Amino acid sequence: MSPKKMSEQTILDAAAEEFAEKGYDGARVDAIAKRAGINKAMLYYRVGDKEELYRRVVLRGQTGFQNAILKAMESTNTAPDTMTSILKGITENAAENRLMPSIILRELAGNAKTFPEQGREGLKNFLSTVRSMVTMGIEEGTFRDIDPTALQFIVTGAIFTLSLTREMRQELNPDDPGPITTEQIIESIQDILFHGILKEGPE
Amino acid sequence: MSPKKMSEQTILDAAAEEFAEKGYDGARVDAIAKRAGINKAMLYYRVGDKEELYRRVVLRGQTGFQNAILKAMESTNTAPDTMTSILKGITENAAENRLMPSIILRELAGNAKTFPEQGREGLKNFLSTVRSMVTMGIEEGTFRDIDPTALQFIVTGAIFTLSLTREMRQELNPDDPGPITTEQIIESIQDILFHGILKEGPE
DNA sequence: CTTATATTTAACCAAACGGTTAAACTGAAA
DNA sequence: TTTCAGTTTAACCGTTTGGTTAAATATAAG
Repeated sequence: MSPKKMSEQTILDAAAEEFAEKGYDGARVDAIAKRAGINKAMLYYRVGDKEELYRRVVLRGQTGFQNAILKAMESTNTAPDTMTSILKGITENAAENRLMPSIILRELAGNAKTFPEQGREGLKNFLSTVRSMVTMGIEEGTFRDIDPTALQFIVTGAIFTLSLTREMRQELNPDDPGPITTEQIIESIQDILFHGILKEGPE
Repeated sequence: MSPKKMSEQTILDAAAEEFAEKGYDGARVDAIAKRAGINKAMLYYRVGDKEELYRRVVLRGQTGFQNAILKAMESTNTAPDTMTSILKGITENAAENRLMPSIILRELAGNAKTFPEQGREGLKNFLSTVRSMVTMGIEEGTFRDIDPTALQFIVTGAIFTLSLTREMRQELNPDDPGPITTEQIIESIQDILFHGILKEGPE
């Protein structure tokens, strides 16, 4: 070994920020280098070209989600419990790896044209997990006869959108009573999903 | 007047597609021109530079949403009815102007750094509308004591994410029973929001 | 036809882009 | 000290970028 040793994590962190803020096409390799405090050529020496840089960022983020979901599913609980731990899992992961929701939603906005195979696979996996949890809940009688696809989009849409507005929430919400943590909002989302918003129960 | 007359709508349509698919930074002015079937210089003659092009696209899309929401709010109904027509309104508008959700979510992903003032204002307005509908519902006793912020993100997140996956939904959902229309999914989302997902009613 | 005006384009420019290279630097082992 | 692999950089290259311009073309009026 030799000089200072520029950690690869630092590079991927910088790349993730740039990709999340600008998208794949909008991201500038020089900007990633600057964020990481190094020269552009270092990126190619350490990781590879722009495409490889992106692939690695997506891969790193995806495995985090993957693990969170697997952990949520491994305990053979009832569907509501699974639902709770899925929400908790992806929320915690989105907090640690807060840039993935931006990257994933950007991919969806562009019809996933620049999405690496790993990312596409991971997303399918996640959606499929939610779906099977729903059918399980319906079969075991703990869930009403709800549409799995609808719940897929409520869960992913709400959590992801919530995550990528973390820094803007107050500016966007002038009527907001004040600072509320992401965790509190997630809890409220879960409350709405479990009980609905109407005062009278299901007919 | 003179030659063929290239309609400005065609230009804005092309621009909207490019901005939705690549984001502001990723969008290429030449690509917009190509999509519109004209020369790049025409864009500058007709509309203006990249920034102005974007501003116009956002403005056009925003007024559509604005009108949809205003129409939903003007009838002095109960909160659940308002909620229904808000959902219907933005769904219909997202169908007509199907690229705005992509543009808006891309802006949120990039902390709205390239978002024109008009867009920022429109988004605030929409969130504020949802919020006041919730507080109204709680006051009139038709809603449970739910968190307005949570519902904001469920509604925007779910509808927008649903909209921008329109063309990928089948590919992302290999377990999916088959083609389901966006309208059907929206109906299911509304069902979940109104009644929750649990079989037993609210405790 | 001539004129005047509106529309469209080819060609161009400086700057920024992704990517590469040869050389310089670093630190530990021989 | 010499060696040598690992690390870092300045400088460069061809291409693409957003933006401009002068000229060409089309149309209607006089």
